[in-house]
Amino acid sequence: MQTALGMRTPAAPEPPVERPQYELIELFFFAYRDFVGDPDRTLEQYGFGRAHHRVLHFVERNPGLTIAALLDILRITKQSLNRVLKELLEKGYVEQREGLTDRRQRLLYATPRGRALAVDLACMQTKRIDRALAECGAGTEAAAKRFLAAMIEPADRPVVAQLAQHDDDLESRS
Amino acid sequence: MQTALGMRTPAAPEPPVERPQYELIELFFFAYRDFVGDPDRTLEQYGFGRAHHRVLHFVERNPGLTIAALLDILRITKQSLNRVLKELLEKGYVEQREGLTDRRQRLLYATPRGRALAVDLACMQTKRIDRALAECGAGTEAAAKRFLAAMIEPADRPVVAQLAQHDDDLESRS
DNA sequence: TCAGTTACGTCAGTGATGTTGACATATCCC
DNA sequence: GGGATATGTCAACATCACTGACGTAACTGA
Repeated sequence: MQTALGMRTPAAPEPPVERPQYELIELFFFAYRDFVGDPDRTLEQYGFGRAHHRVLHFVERNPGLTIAALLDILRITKQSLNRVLKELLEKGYVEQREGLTDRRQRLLYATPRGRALAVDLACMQTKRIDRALAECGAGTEAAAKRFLAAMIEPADRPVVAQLAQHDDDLESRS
Repeated sequence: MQTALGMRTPAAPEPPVERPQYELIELFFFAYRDFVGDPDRTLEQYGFGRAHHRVLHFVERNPGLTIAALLDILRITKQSLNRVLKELLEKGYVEQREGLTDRRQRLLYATPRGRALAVDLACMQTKRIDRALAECGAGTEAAAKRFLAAMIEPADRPVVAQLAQHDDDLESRS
């Protein structure tokens, strides 16, 4: 495939933004780097990478997730997913069960071991978040959630909202 | 360089987090994915990737940046940096000049073409940011900046602050 | 029931980005 | 002049993504 340099729409008007938000751009970069850096060090000890973390996280958060739904969340190809998922299965962090109504589906569940690791990783990230929120004034948490949610592509928000919905389910059960 | 994990005040008994901040963790993931996704599509047309974007961004923002300073910002090896930097040099998006006081140094500058691309990419990200901020209430911008800054590893904040300082220089000159 | 679609697995090859380790070169500083 | 510093480079490798093609089992509807 060739890069179609000459084919970019010349009529791209792109109303050129009042002033680039350099500060937020850079803060976002550094904050995210450190945010994912915490789990990275732990994952290394298990022979896992970030890809494994993402899979484990969403499976643990959404018991019974199908492969198709996971692919939709992660936005990677099934070949990419399969490699890391296979390792999580072999090492006993995730398990598959046959779909209840559709036997073609593989419903994914975190094993106790997988759940423990997922929670551990989530807690390290939570520590950084809580520390950050403690440094900031009250109301920062709500503002941060609003801002991050608004940064998400509108078309994708239903998917994200559905994951959050699932959070509510879990909470109301406890 | 090692992070002095073992040297933190032992009086911190690691209170194991009240409740995992699942919502913020997931929002952060999705928001960042879309935040970097915008430039990705443009970069592809130039045969560049995210690595090129990061280098170009910080060079454009900090004219005269040295290789060592850039390595410190990006936290990658010089071999990794060299590959992408070489491409940016060859394609004429960045240029090198001899250090003024130290002739071993290569001071990096964005060319006009490089500056144009860097600004273009920053503006696409700014559009998403501005749209998000417009959706949120007043005060969200300040809160978001506070939160993201607080998420950064304290030891790294001086570096980030120095970059922001440079922003101020540029502003006061304009 | 049979044909088409769907859900998933897998083989093979490639590319982008990161790593470690070793070594070369030019320059600075004492 | 000798050691440290700033940078460049060669080689090998790991991770995580991609495309394309093909296989299998199970659902679905005419």
